Amino acid sequence: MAELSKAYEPQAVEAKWYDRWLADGCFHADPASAKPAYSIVMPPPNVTGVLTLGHVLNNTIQDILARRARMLGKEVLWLPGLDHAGIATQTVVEKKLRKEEGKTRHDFGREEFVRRIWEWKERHGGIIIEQLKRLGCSCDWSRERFTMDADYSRAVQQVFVDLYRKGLIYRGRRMVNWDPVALTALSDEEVIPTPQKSSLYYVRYELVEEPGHFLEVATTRPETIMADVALAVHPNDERYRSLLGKNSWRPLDRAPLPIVGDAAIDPEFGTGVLKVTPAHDKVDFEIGQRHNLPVIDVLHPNGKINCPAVPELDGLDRFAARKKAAELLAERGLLVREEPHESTVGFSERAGVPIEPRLSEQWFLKYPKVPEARAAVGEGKAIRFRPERWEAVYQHWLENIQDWCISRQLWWGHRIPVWYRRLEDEARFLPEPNAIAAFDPEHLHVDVEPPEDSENWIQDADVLDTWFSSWLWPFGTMDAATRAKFYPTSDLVTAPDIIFFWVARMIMAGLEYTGRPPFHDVFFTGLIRDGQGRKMSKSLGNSPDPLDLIGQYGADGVRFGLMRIAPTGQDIRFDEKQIEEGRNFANKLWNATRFRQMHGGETEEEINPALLTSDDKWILLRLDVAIRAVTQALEEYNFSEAAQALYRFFWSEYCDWYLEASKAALGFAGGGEPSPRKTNTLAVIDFILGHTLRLFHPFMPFITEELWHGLGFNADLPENQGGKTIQFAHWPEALDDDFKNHYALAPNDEQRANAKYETVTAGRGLRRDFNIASNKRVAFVLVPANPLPEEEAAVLRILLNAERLDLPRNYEPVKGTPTALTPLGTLYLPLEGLIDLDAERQRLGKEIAKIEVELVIVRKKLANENFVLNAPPAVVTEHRQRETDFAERLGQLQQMRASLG
RNA sequence: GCGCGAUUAGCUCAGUGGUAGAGCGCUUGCUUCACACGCAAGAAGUCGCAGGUUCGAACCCUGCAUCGCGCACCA
Repeated sequence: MAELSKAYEPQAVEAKWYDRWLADGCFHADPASAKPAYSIVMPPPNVTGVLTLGHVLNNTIQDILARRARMLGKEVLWLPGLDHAGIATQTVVEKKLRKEEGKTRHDFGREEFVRRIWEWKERHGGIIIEQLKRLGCSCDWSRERFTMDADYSRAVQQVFVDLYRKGLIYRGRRMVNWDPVALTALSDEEVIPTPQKSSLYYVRYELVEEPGHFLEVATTRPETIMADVALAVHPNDERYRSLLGKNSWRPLDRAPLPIVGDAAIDPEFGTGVLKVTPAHDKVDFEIGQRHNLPVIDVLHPNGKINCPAVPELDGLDRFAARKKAAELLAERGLLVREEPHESTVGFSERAGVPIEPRLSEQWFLKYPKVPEARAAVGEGKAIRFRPERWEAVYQHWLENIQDWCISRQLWWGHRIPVWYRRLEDEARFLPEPNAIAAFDPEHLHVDVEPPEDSENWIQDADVLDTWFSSWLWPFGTMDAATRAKFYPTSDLVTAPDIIFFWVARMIMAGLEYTGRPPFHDVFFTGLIRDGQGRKMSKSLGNSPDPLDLIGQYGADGVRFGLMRIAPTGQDIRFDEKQIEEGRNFANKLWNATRFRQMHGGETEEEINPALLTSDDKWILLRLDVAIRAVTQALEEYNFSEAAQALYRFFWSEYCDWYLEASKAALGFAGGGEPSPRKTNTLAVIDFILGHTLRLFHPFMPFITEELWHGLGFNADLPENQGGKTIQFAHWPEALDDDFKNHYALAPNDEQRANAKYETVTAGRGLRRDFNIASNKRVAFVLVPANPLPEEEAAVLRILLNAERLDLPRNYEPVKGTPTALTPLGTLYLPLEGLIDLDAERQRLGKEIAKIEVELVIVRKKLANENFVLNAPPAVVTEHRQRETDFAERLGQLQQMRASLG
């Protein structure tokens, strides 16, 4: 056994073992294995990403599941990978190139720019993979996949082609969410509604038929007035009914606008008159369709005004133009007033700017297998969500599902596998949005393979939404053999904010392309927030760098600290203190093991039932409870509960009581020669440590591996069952009846030990009340209620730090000697020459008062007839017992006080 | 507007009908031969508010308040 240092030093240990695990291929998943399969695919982090606390939480949970499955004898596949993250990556590289070379992507051209991104990816991408290794993740790295891998890309395009042929993908000119910074369309899910303070402008529109008379219109967007094509009122609005069919003059660039009636208008809002701007608002577009109105687009794709007819506004940014337009209206006396207004504006998730509703030609998907996807999730169904409440969120989204805009005007991503035939009119086939006015199948080639006479065709310029590739992840990443063994996957661990983006879509894709749901259980983690409850974010700078934390506290400390506070499905307030506690716990584990090591010699000995003390039996029974609690908690995905149960068992029960008590048997009280009892105690310690290290392994893989070997637990085990690594040691089973019978473990042993520990606590209380330092060895006297075996007395001496413990049958204490009633008898702390009558009187008084209160409560309850008649008999009996105990105790205490005079 | 979640000790949170819990922090004492990243003993809560059900409510029901998150609407 190697010497262990006084404090646990994670750095060297972690690197050493991780390299060893990799070298030994411990994480490798074998599709040919006969073992039952357990599989999990990692939600692929962005290739540009760095490790955040969210990743730490998420991947620690996955690692716990994977490691426990290995210990349960399963063949485990944890499949890792990276997401190409279209917009995010393109933006990062574009920024870098602008900064370093002063060039835009257009300066490079498409092909060269994409080559540059690949170059960047090879050099800087996937840092997060190395960071996940620091965390201890037991992924099969040989299977690491990237959503832009050649075969994965092919699968993505194949799916596009297939869905097109099934008529589920179509191209259409529709209102989409346009990101004026990234210059691309977005899906509805990528738009974040955000409350904004703005102004409501009341503008006068002169009536054509009644010069000098005006209609007032309230609008938040005066800069789009030039795109107005009508005014609309509610058809039943008495105020305006007479105006229907008439016209008004558009301010700024003057033109007549029809006044139409449409039920979409809310008469309560503003003046009840809406300016209809079909090019720049979804509702307006629909109104325009209903009334056959033209569409006038006055915005460039980048959000600048495109309206040469009003030179004051032309070329201005949309927000600058808004102010300017209001000024122009005011100058012309057309602005009645401007009032503050709050409304919700959709922001681009990526660029963080308001999106622009924009009419454009895009590819859309009608989701496949929607009813089947709804039916697959729920109680008794193929897929369960945990916590269950997310099932309702999922169902609600699917119920109201809208077609998915899947084309993106980016260069980085999966190119849409569609080609347009070149015709005489080249302009019609420029792939820019809006350019393709019409196409027919004759002139369209939709296939993964380009057309043979490719010089006569032009490929669609756009790429697919990143999520259109991620939704294939659970099976797209697997070859046929792997799929046969490991698909559908067992668990999915992810955050609830991508339930629509990813989880729901994976279920639909899985059903469509494999005929099966892609996973069984979905565990949604909480979101990690800072101490003030805010989301962790780069811009707030409130997100600690997990790598710093790992460096400071060790990966095991970070993992365990986080797991202890990660409640199921609640958001988590992060506090570094919690990580510190994790580190402290690792240190405790280390030192408790060091204690064992200092008593030398591997015990080959089996535990001898005849030599077991009540303490031994107590800790074995506590271990049994801990194994059951941890196992059950993990089966219910209750990671914090499992961590808490382990923490409590190891620290509060094993270290605080058992190890201290074992010092009696180990010879601390005197002597120290080898003895059968000492050997047997070491055997119990080994049994406990052998079990706890395994229980802790999924949470704290590094330190448990180090200690497993340090204590030589690997020595007698077959290579594939813990001989080489603790990873494959069997998950501990609860102690069964045979075991309990063989070692004669009975509840009554637990009571004996507990009585002892209560007595110790009482004795320590006496010390405290009379200001006797805990390191001062003093003499106690215990008048035992029942004969007390010497070995029990020895334990009491050690735990009380007693110089002596006398056990007379009768004892006449000096008046005022501190006395405590304990389950083992009456305990005295004789203080020669230091007796303080008042102090003892006061102490007894406090104790009496406490018991009196409890007695009153119990008696009140028992006096209630309804309680006695209706409560379960066990509860009533318990109360009766309590009453008897309290009364007896009270009598004794009162007698003691009386004897003080 | 609709829905979901939260509200328990100074802090972070457990606690699904029967004597209010943990860790941190705090107080006091301890360099007791595994650990000061530690040991021991303590103090500390009318369980958000108001009703109801029940012999009994932190827990079940109703309403309200506050905070957070979705969804819808928003000229």
